[in-house]
Amino acid sequence: MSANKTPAAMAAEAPCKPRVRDRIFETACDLFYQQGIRAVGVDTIASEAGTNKMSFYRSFSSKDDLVAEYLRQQVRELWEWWDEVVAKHPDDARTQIMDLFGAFVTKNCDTDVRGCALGNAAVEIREHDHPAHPVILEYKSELRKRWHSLAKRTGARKHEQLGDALMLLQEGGMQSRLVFCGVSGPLKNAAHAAQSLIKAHLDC
Amino acid sequence: MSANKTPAAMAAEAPCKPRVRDRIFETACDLFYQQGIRAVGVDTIASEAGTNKMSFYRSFSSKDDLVAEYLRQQVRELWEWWDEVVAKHPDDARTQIMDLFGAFVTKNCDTDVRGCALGNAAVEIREHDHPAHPVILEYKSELRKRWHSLAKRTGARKHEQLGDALMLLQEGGMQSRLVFCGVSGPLKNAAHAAQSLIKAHLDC
DNA sequence: ATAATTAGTGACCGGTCAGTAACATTTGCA
DNA sequence: TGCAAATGTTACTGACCGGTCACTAATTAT
Repeated sequence: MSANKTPAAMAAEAPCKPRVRDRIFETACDLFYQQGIRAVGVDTIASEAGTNKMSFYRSFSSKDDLVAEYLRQQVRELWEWWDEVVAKHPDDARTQIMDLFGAFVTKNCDTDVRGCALGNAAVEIREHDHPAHPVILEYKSELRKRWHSLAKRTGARKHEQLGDALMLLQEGGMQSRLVFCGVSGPLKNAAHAAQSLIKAHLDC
Repeated sequence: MSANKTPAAMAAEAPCKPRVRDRIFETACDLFYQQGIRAVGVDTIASEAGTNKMSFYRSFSSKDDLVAEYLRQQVRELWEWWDEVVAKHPDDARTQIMDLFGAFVTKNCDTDVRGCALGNAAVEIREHDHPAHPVILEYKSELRKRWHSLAKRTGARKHEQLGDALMLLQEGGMQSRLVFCGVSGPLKNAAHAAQSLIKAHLDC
């Protein structure tokens, strides 16, 4: 291995990814989310992506690292979704919250939704030295911060209470999706609950 | 195998359990809850219980069956706890709810709490033919029924909305315990949130 | 004391896990 | 065309998985 890499080698590992890596990654994300992290082996991922284990290890240093990257991707998509919803009414925190819950319930109607990828990972991965651990922790902390900030901007006096309550509703809604199909579960009343909570914190 | 069992054989498999089985079961419950179901093998369970795999399989037909039994035990303990809390004010649904949330938050202060055993199992076990699957489903359904019933007895008009909202708070609180330590997470405001929701559904 | 039950031991089965080595093939580019 | 990088193939390691075997030692009841 020379210190100065050839142009081709640089192109290969830099932004321009081949396509095998992408296929593997996409497949892995699907399988991890649908069947769980521990339930899916690298052999399964590779063959499901139309390749083999060797190509897998040419793109990823280990399964644990892939898991961490899977979760980072989920985080990216989640914030992207959040920012999109919130951007519609930049100056109206109350509407932003209700829009979030509306979009949240809608999104979770799909039958192939299996709760929160990060929350599920927290259940499956208990080892503190796992590369995915900080990703999960950082996500949930940021999520809480956002709920707090949103609650504060509604003008609620006890905004921390309100923020936590809203977060609990969301987390509970995701969790319930693993046993109740579609919107048949308590999730369907999440928006109403959020509405009630906001009202309760703004009146009186 | 004769149809008429000897007295000793009957005593062995009937209520009077030896003690190895109990040790194994107790150990398994602890390990499953603390480290996760898929993360714990039968070898680990057996040796941690001070015995070996063969003794394990003399008491349990398979790991999956043990898992189902573990969850059934959790369900028993959970309802026992619930009934105990609720029994204090049999005719005051509103107080019952607040007592449930109070006890719920208190119980989840312990550092070794790892969320809801049933909820966690739902994340780890996605196979519909797993013996634990019906246990999880039945528990969550019964839980929702109880919240609905409790909400109805408060006199709330939209009692189904209220019941679902309370359930979401509880589920969210459990889920959050896997990433936030002690009561540092949003769980600590679960009781306040429940209070606000009840008020909102009873006033106006 | 003796016979039946219960518990412990260690080896083993087939299968799967994550991860690697060596080599063959295809592809893209100049 | 020719070279190099990207990908495919096969076989392998060592550890662990759930589960079973044959056999021995300790209990226990009669």
